[in-house]
Amino acid sequence: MRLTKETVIQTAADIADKDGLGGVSLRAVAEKLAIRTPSLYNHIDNLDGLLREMAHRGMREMNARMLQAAVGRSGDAAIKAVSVAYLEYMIAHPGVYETIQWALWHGSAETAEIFEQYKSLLVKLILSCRLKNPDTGEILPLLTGFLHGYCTMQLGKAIKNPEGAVRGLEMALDTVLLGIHGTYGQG
Amino acid sequence: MRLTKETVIQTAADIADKDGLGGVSLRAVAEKLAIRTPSLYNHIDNLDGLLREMAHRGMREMNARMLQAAVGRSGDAAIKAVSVAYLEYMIAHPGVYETIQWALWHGSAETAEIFEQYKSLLVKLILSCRLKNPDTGEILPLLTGFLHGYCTMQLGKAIKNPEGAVRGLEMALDTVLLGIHGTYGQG
DNA sequence: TTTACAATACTAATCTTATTAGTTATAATA
DNA sequence: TATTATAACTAATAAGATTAGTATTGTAAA
Repeated sequence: MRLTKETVIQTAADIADKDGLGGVSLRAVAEKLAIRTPSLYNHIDNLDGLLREMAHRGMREMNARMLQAAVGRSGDAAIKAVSVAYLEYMIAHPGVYETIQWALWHGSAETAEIFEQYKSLLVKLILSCRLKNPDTGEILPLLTGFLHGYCTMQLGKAIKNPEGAVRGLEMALDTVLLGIHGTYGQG
Repeated sequence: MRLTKETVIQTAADIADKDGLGGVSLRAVAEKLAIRTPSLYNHIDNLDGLLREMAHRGMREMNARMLQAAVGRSGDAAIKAVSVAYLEYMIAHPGVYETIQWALWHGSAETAEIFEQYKSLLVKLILSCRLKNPDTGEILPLLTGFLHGYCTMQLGKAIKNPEGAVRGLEMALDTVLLGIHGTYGQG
């Protein structure tokens, strides 16, 4: 009688990072916790609920790390530091990240709220670039899209060579930011 | 005794586009075809195999449409036209696109091969930009990443407002291409 | 300290799917 | 027409999620 919801979520996250989102089943979680599958229902609503909570936990952790990375920085440097934190989280927790993407489609109002916090951080950093025409309605989707897509497509290589992947991300980001400064004006 | 593998795949694709990848089950496919579930095994290996074939079919279709969009164009204009074709396929077939992403992780050698064809097209278009330093090893991941990420994150809105989404993609792409020209040299 | 309650684990049972084995009907072909 | 391969079917098994109902135990009030 010691098991907590947090432990259940952590166990599911471990399985996801090891075997992918598809490897997460109540059966597998219960087995790892050495309890019977139905006992999990004392802690969670159902499988989808567990996955959602795992995603939320991961999103909050990502947001926290990105916030830390942004401290003391502004403009391009801040965006790059935050992006590196984003990629490093993905490398460390690919299964949780996969679950986060799943939750962006199968999520709740809470999912949307945490995602808003992420976008809100990026908006502040975009504004800190002091662009002539800081159209965050255009720049934000560009950045979030690039970040998700670039990191996702590079994840396989990134896990094998994290430093190289971080370098690659920073260079690609330099190019993207160069374009943003060109389009939206030097500050 | 008329059912063909092509019909099975098409049926699965229809379900995916309507209910998402998660909605595709042998049960659902069989029901739509008015046959019993085990009968599907006369046409496919198993569920994963069906999903993979659906993905391959979709990837080939995307490649074909992108190739058509590139005909008669070069440089930035070609990249933009191909990107629009990419987004338009996603809007028309979100479930198949979701399955394609699944297949990039759970795929076979054939999956990798079709994906190579896609990248090969983009490489040719990048080279057609006549950059001073056409480092496709850097530019290709930047472009594929941006394209996947931007379109994925905008898909919800894009389905509601396709024209607006296409415009948004083209503008974002202008910015990215501006950065690419800045970093890798005007031709 | 003892009792009552709430939390949590368990077993048993049901439902949905995927998958395999074995059988039967049929369309094409020799 | 007889043969054969194809593709449908039924029956059966296994994995998983979920629900219902029962038992146990830690906590906290009496």
